[in-house]
Amino acid sequence: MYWGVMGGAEERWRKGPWTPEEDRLLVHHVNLHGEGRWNSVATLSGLKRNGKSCRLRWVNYLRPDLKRGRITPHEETIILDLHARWGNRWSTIARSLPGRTDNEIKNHWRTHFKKKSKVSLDESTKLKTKLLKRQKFQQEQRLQQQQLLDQVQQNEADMKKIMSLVVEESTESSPTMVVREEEEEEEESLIHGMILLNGWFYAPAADHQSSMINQDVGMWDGLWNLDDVHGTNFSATYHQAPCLNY
DNA sequence: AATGAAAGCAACCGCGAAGTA
DNA sequence: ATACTTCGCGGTTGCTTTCAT
Repeated sequence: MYWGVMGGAEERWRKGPWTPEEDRLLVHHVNLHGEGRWNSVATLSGLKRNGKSCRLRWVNYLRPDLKRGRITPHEETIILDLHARWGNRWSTIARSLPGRTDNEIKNHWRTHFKKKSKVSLDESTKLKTKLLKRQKFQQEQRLQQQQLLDQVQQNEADMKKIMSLVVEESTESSPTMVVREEEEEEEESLIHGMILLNGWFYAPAADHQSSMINQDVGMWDGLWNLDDVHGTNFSATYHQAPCLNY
């Protein structure tokens, strides 16, 4: 056991391993006042520990909901899976493992998987390349779709313009209301037809794109499945590549 | 049995985000 | 708007235990 000096003041804090008596004091304090306000723990409980140390001891060791014992194979699978998705975001990973702390998971990862991950570095590099490729492709897709949309809107506007001219001319030659109504209906359907025609016109290209997209999605299927193994809603960030941090 | 290396784990440190006066 | 405090996170350290020779 040793003593630390905090903030240059005369106030001294105990450091190093916690004694059973300190644990008892801390548990008693939390039972009485609840979690939080860790910096006031020292004054209120008589512990000679700083707030940070108290919080850490409580969160990582004394909390009653902590699960003791070794990490199970099932938990390992989850850790591996979530680490592939979020990288070293231990607290995020820990939220998916009730009773396990970020520190515990971090330690477990470092001792059990760090070496293994080095071995599979090539695999992760390949994955990264794939992700970049896909991001680029999706960006191009969005750009093309926007251009297409602009073109359709432009065509629609042009057609309306043309049709209004046609209608004006025909009105001058045969100005009966019945005929005009029929013509208006025709005009509408013609415009829609043209739009549909327009749609059909570029449909093969769009089809080609969608088939490419499908192909692409298929290509990434494994990855998305991996991302969604535990039902976490990841679809909202569909266009984002999962965080990789190797 | 002795000893050095590796693994496991608790705890500390620095930093940034969030909250508060 | 700003300065200060508190909290939480990730990285790192160092002590203890286990394993191999």
